[in-house]
Amino acid sequence: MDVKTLCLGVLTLGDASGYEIRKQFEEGPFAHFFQASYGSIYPSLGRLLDEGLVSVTEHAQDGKPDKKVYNLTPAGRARFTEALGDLPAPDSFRSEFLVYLFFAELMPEGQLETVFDAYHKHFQDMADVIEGLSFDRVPPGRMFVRRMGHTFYKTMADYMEQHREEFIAESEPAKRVPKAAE
Amino acid sequence: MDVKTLCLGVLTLGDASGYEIRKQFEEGPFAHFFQASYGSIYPSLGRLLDEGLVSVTEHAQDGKPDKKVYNLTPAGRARFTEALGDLPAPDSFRSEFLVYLFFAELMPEGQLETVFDAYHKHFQDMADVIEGLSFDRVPPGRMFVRRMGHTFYKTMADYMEQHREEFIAESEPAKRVPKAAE
DNA sequence: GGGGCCATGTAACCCGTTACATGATTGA
DNA sequence: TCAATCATGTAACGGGTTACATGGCCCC
Repeated sequence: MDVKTLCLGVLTLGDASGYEIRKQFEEGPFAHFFQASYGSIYPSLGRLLDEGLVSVTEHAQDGKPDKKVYNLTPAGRARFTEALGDLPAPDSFRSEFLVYLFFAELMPEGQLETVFDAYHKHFQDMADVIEGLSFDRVPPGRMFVRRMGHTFYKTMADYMEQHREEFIAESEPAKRVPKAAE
Repeated sequence: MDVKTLCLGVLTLGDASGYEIRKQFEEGPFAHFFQASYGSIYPSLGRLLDEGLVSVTEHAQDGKPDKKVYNLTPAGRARFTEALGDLPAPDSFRSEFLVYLFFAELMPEGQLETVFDAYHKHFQDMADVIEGLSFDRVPPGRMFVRRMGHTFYKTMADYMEQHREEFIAESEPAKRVPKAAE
């Protein structure tokens, strides 16, 4: 599933401009599990228009460029549900934070605490963001994913909190297994 | 942190060939939070060699190409610990599975169950894999990350199990909010 | 006989990000 | 006055994956 197809999905939630779609990927629900920037969204919308999967209405504005609001055509909606018939690709996850924590014993003085606390704060912040969302008329799919996300963030934050002191104590350079003949 | 730097990290765990490093990324502990394939590992090792950050010993083998075992030089080790002094980049996570579940109500008949169960199985399998690992002489960093990973997989699997029936029932096409004038 | 593992390496490709280009409005 | 927000779009770049190239051994 590429950005082009996902744009169709975002448009099933309502008409939107390229700018607004990007916001969905940056601040909206998708931000947590899919990212896309201008450089991929605008060209995608152009191609979707060529293929007749979306239509566009230009709203003149003063000062700003015309706002181009995209709307899903029936063909576009069909294309998206078709895409949902394929099997999803495996998740991809890359975490430099976990790489750092993995190598805790090799980190310079004080860096473990810094990295650890930043990572913990990230999870806690994300959990808080989700707790602040409204429960108003949220369809089941969105709700399920939201709750699952909240469970994830909260569990990770709690896990880190519970193991912080022990982990940091164990990782002290002084406790490292000395090299042979040293 | 690019693949080149990570290769240095892998080599802090012991000498290895390009082939063996790739296995670390595919089956070893890194598989869960960092991926790299031949096309990035071999060129990385070449450049590390040019920069004097690793040395290499060729072991002749019959039938197979010579096995080139790479070894971290003191400069290489220093470079890696230096790299750990920078701040890690934010995690990147992309999940088509969550996109699909988000749009549960739009999925074709039966697809929700298929996708849901595949995702659940993935989490359960990963949790089982980690449970099967040995506890023998695992340094604190590795252990912390491993336990955190297990907590993650197990929590996600449990969450999905507990909400499966309710979620699938709610997402039935029959329960969708009808469009205006239908 | 065939598939999978060992083992190295290259080249083409792809998808996406980053930075650039442009510029008015609004609020601190 | 400076930063942020609105708003669209392009071009260069980049880091990685995929597929290709090569080939013997071992087990079923």
